[in-house]
Amino acid sequence: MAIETTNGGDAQDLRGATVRSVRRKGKTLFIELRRDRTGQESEFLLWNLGMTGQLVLTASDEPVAAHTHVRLRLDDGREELRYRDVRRFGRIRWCGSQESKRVLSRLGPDAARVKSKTFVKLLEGRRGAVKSLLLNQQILAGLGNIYADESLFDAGIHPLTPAGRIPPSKALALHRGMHLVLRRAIRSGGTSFRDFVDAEGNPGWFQVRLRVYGRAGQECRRCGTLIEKIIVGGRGSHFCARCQPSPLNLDSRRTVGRTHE
DNA sequence: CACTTCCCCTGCAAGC
DNA sequence: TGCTTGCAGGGGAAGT
Repeated sequence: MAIETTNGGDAQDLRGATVRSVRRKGKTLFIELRRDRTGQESEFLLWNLGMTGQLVLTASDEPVAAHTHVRLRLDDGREELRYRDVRRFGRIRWCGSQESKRVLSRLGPDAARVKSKTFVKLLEGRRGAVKSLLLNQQILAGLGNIYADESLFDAGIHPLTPAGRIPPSKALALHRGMHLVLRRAIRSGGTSFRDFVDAEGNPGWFQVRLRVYGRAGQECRRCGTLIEKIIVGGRGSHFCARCQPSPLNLDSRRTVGRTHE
């Protein structure tokens, strides 16, 4: 995997750099590096793991697993940080603080930290499907497809609902559901994905009990209705038509009601 | 500007 | 059994 650079350097230039901080916003990892030389500005590694990316701290004499694209030797060389990414959707950008700030500023508020008031405002005036909005990292950073579906189920919102049409009470429920889903996932080991491992190489629990994601054709755990799957914004979207009534159904129900009068 | 669609890549599962 | 085909997802570019 090539490291994208905006400072004209090559990988050798990382030698001797010190890691000053490691931060995260949404799905982007910001690793701040500083040279020994005084007066030098910080450089950054902006790291996106994509779907299958794994950053694992490993003893240097461990055999290198297939699909390992980057190895960063640390300190005395007995350990290294290895980046493995089977599907190669991950991206590393090596840049200066200016560029780092630009990338940071283009991300929406972090899904796990955003306050309810801010979140409700994000939805206002948006005409697109709420599912697409939840996945748009420039609006809200950190949610992927699985947790977007799970959050919408928790709040009882259909994925195609225009975001701006969601009443504040429902928006608050979505905010609550999103935090619940994220907390639950993190607590149970990070993910529901099959080959996930954390930085120490421990496998993810895979025990997150998904309510709708990947359960098309199976019974809703809440009401027994069969879970449906549609495509929204190019992403598979799973929902329970009864627990998450479609805005279109609401309209037709109203029409039916009128017809009956 | 807001929003959607396409594409990258590989492993897995379903279908013939 | 073995091959082919389709699908999945994050995010950036390109399109509407």
